[in-house]
Amino acid sequence: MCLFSADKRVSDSNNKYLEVRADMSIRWSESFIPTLKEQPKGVDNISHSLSLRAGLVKPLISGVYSYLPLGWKVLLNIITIIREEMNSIGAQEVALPSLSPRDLWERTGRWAGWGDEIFKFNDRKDRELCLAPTHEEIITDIASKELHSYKDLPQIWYQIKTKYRDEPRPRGGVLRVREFMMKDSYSMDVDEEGVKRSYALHRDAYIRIFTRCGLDCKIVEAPSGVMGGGLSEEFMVPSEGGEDRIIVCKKCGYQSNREIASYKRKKSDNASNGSNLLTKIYTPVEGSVDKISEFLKVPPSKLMKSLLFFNNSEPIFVLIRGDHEVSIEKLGIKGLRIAEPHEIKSITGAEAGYVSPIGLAIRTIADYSLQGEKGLVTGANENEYHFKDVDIDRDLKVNEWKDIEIPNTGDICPNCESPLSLEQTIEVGHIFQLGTRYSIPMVAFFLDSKGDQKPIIMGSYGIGIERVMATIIETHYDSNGILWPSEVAPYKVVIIPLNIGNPKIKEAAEEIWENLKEKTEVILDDRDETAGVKFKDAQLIGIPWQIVIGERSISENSVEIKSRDGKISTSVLKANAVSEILKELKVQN
RNA sequence: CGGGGAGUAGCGCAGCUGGUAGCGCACAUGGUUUGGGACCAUGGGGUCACGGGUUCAAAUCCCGUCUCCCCGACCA
Repeated sequence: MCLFSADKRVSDSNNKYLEVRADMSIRWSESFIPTLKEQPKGVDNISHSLSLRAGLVKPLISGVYSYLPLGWKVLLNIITIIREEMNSIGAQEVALPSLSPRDLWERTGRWAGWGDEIFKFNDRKDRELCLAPTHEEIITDIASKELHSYKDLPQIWYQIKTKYRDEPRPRGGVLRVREFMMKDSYSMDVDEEGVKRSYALHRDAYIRIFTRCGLDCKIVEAPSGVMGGGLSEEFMVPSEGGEDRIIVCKKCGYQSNREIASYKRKKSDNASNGSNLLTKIYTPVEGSVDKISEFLKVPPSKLMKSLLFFNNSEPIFVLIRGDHEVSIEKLGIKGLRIAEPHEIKSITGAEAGYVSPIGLAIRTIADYSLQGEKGLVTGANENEYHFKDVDIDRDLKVNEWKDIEIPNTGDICPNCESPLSLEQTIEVGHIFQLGTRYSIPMVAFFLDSKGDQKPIIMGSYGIGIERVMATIIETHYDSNGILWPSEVAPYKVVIIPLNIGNPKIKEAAEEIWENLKEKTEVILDDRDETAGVKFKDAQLIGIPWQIVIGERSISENSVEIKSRDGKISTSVLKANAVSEILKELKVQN
């Protein structure tokens, strides 16, 4: 038969396996789009629910999904956008392996740094391997072996590759998973100025990528965490399905990752705190801020939270106001860890909740919010006892004052002094200036024009592909289903003959289909289903445009053109349907 | 890792005071329908998560294990 012939197709649809398809259009009756009428159980997240109901994905195990035809088409559309924009800044696509040896990760200290989040196993020769959670080490290894001269730089390499991370808790469907695709790119420059240029190129490309995907991003300064290095920004999309929170000032536009956001401290309003002496009081309740505050009728802001940390073997007390949380990022001490319960007990004599540096000679770091405070309550280093009327200048020695608190809603903007608010967001992209974080330990050096040996200055830049898809759903849906932005939609148009049993309707649908399928991606709903089923499915899978052919309209030789968002619904002559829909598609792009 | 919930047909669920495994949707066949998840008839489909125990008898009671979902996780 013509299985390998260049003929485009055999038109008899009974021979569908013999057709050689040159376009991406399809008949619904031949497609695999397993839609779900009912809400899947145990799913409360919008994008999770809709990606299952629209037949985009299928779960295999916790945090691992198969992508079905429709979902894969969307992901490919997102990938195409990313490729175009990455190529446009001169980035070159590569494909790096997922398998990598332990020693590569040991050189940068990230074998331990990633901890249990890295999938590790041994090969048949008992060599220790892992599935790469990211690719800085592998890229830097190549750079160290191949880039020797300033003439070889700069370079930008990128790939779209599956990453493996054994997340402690996968959640939200495809929002946080253990196996996922990432567009990751890496820049290699000769100096700071170079990395800034590469970073700016990426920043602009990311703005274009997310705009084309229909996402409205906020770019916030971010902590660099396990990646290490210097300046870094996150691309955050406001959404209730998100698990990250950012601080924003609605007045002046200040915005930041919550962990490193700053805010203006104000004195606590406590007029009556005089010069009362430090007093020990009996507090027979659980030592949490809420419980102590309730028991003593003291607002949480007058409680001094004392947290014991260890920097290697040195204990450090960290003091913050009771109504705030400490930011490990802001503390900025490498290798800092919270003390174990037995360490707290042996150093202070009491359990967590009843401790403080008062009377102990331990290095103490306090947040600016506590400066000059009197009348505070804190632990007395004895179980079920607290001190009240603590005067921080009188009763203890603070070695260092620092900005170490995480702001809350209502705290004051550091720029314009308006109230700040928290916004729930999804992180879809993250860009880093890495500096020499990887090039020095991995000996990626080059010779500059004077013959001096210098480390390559690097940057790395990521986008979560599936997360972009899920975020688009989170921000583009209604009660009937998904509303895909045109460029990522799996099909641009769905043709809906309402009654396939009516020959006139069927013929009209086939005619439009034949004329349209070479020009855009279109799906013909030729199933023998009732109108309700077809409308519901078309809306659920979110195709931006519908051409509806029913008895009413066909008797007047016309068809309806409807947009998924309900904004456009017009009747056009059947003969003009193709040109009209193409006109609408062009307007939208 | 801590807390909560759940595993019975492809999906959603009932059955749980022990006594032959059920409903709706989906699926197959025939017929009637056809502008918003149709109707009638007939039919196929199960290791009741897994392992042990109690019992004449276990989806059901007891013990253990696994898996999935949700919330929380250096915040004292």
